[in-house]
Amino acid sequence: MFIQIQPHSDTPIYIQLTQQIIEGIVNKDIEPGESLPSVRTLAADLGVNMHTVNKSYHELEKKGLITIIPKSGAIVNVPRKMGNANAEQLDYMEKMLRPVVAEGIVQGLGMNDFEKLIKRLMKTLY
Amino acid sequence: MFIQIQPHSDTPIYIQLTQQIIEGIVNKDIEPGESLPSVRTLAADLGVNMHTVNKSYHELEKKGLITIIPKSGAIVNVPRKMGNANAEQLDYMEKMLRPVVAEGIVQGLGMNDFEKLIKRLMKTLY
DNA sequence: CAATCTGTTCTACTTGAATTATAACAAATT
DNA sequence: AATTTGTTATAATTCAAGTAGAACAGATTG
Repeated sequence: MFIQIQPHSDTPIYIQLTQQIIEGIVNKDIEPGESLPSVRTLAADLGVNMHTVNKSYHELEKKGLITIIPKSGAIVNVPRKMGNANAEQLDYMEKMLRPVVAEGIVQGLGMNDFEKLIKRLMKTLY
Repeated sequence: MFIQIQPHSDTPIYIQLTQQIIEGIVNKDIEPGESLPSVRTLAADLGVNMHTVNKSYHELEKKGLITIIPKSGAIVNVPRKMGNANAEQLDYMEKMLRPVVAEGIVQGLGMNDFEKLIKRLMKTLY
């Protein structure tokens, strides 16, 4: 797989995993309808515990990105079309962005800088 | 002061503090040259430990936002002019933004959505 | 100058999250 | 029938976060 874990990072392993799987979905390394590896398999591949992977999968399910079928496996959901996020999702993203934007401003970034960064990231990720 | 701590949040107290002080600086509740309250005073006000506030202040110093004068106090630095962030700062912000943007994309946000959110946040914060 | 306030440093303790480690179970798959 | 699946439960370890108290030395203040 495309995932690399830094065991001694200050961001928890299950969050690193969640973020990288999200990038994998965005980047279409994993296509909608595909199954994720079983928690045991992925755990063995990454050298981490089964429960850590399980926790990550449930995070992804909370975010609506995968569906966990009990006793069977985890399947990547069909992604939303671009630009049709609902109000709830926009609120959620605003809360995520707020401290990042505040820090950006205080670091001297202007609207242009934010636009460039996001455009670049969208190209890189998408 | 303008700070409100949620003791049982999943984001650590010292990070809540750091973020809110950053917003205070951006929002000019605290002007450049002003002193922050002493670690003991602020800790007493917020009902948290001295060392927690101290940790937050040192985070702010790492970010270049305040200057801690040993045995004296902490002073808010003159902020950078808008739109003249250097390459290092842009790299740093790109790393901060990356997981947020990835999650935004997967939640259905398009470039327009990001622009609107950031414009709104900049108005709110600045 | 004396008293107070400052950040600093140190030790110690508690709490809880994160992670690992097994084990067992029942449903699904092969 | 055997294996694989996610689920659940228990237990242990590790470490960050937070609290607590004390002592120190420089800075500030009256």
